[in-house]
Amino acid sequence: MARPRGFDETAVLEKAVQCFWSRGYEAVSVRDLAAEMGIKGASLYNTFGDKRSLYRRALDHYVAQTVGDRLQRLAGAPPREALERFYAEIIERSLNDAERKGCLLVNSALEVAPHDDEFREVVAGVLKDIEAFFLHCVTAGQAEGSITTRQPAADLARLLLGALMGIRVLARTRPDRELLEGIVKPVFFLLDNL
Amino acid sequence: MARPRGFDETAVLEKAVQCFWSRGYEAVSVRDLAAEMGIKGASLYNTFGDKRSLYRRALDHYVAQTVGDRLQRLAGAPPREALERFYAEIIERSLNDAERKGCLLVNSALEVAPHDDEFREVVAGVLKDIEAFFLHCVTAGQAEGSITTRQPAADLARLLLGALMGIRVLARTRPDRELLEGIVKPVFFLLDNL
DNA sequence: TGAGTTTTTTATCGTTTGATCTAAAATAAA
DNA sequence: TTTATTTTAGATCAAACGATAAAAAACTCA
Repeated sequence: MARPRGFDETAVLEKAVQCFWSRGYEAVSVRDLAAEMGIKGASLYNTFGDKRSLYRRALDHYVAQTVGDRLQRLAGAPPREALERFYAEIIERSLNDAERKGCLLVNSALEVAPHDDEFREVVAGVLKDIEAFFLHCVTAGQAEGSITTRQPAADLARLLLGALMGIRVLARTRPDRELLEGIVKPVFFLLDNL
Repeated sequence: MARPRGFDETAVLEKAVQCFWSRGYEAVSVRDLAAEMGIKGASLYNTFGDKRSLYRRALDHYVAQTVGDRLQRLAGAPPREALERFYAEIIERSLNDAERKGCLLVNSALEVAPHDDEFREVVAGVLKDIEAFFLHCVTAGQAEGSITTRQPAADLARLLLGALMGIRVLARTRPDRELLEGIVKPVFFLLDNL
């Protein structure tokens, strides 16, 4: 009935993710985005709306692909092992991040969320999902005896979330294995010593 | 010999700090800065150079006033108490931060440092100063028996730095006392249980 | 093939950006 | 007062910004 799209919406959205991820929201122009996505500005606006809407789409896509996927993959593993693999993945990702892009979710939490209620809710929701995953792991680990019960599960989950954010921040300025693993080691020492 | 300044350089620099702190580097224009600082654009360029140089001055000023001051104040206190007061201050600051500005150093670590070698070195240096402060506290605490020796002092210092970054990030999206104190509680539980 | 619909292309809109220039204003030393 | 020097104020620069308008192109269905 009409002319079809000349591009794959998901494919160009993933290019937009790369742009926002490596350079932030404000520092990237719509022209940069269109060029990197391989489409014209009008197609961008026609397909994704304005810059902010595109950023929202990019963040949602990133979260689903990166965060959501990780939580799903590790949800089935034994709780103590799931936590260890989670952090191992994050550290390898951070150390292999030559562009120092960090995590788009964390970047949004600092650049966009504080000034934009909609994004604040989105980011806060994802952070709560991660915290809930940690809480599930800790609770299950405590039940099976693989994680200490000397601290409340809720607080251990909060610690795990805080340490995760800390690693993500520090890695962008000091991508050093000793530093990142040095954060994780005492955390697991605490989890292990009932 | 010549016309004197019509403004106090430090006073207007502090206005610039507020601008960059609350809105970031990219989102603030030179016109915004000049208006908020109460000077004209030409005076801004004449006194501080370009936007990036002004940001550097603002960051240095913030670090000296905020981070440097805190480290100096707490350097004399008993080590275990110094750590407790450090975190108590950070949490109160984060919870009273109605604008959700967070910490300018952390903001720089994510927005500017990853793309700018000079700023990366500056930020990394300050982070290392904070880590050194933590290391000093932990080492002294271990020596006097107030902090556990079951983990290396260097790793405990890294954990303290990571948790600090985590609190600073999370507070900007979820400024919730339970969350922030929930991160700190297990950390001090670990420090206390030799 | 032709009618109808959507996408693409191209050009452009008015604003804002970082930064500079000129000239007026203000001071201290001569 | 004059002279030398600096800071102001205001205008302005080219470039880049986010976003749109109009028309050409490409497709599906009748």
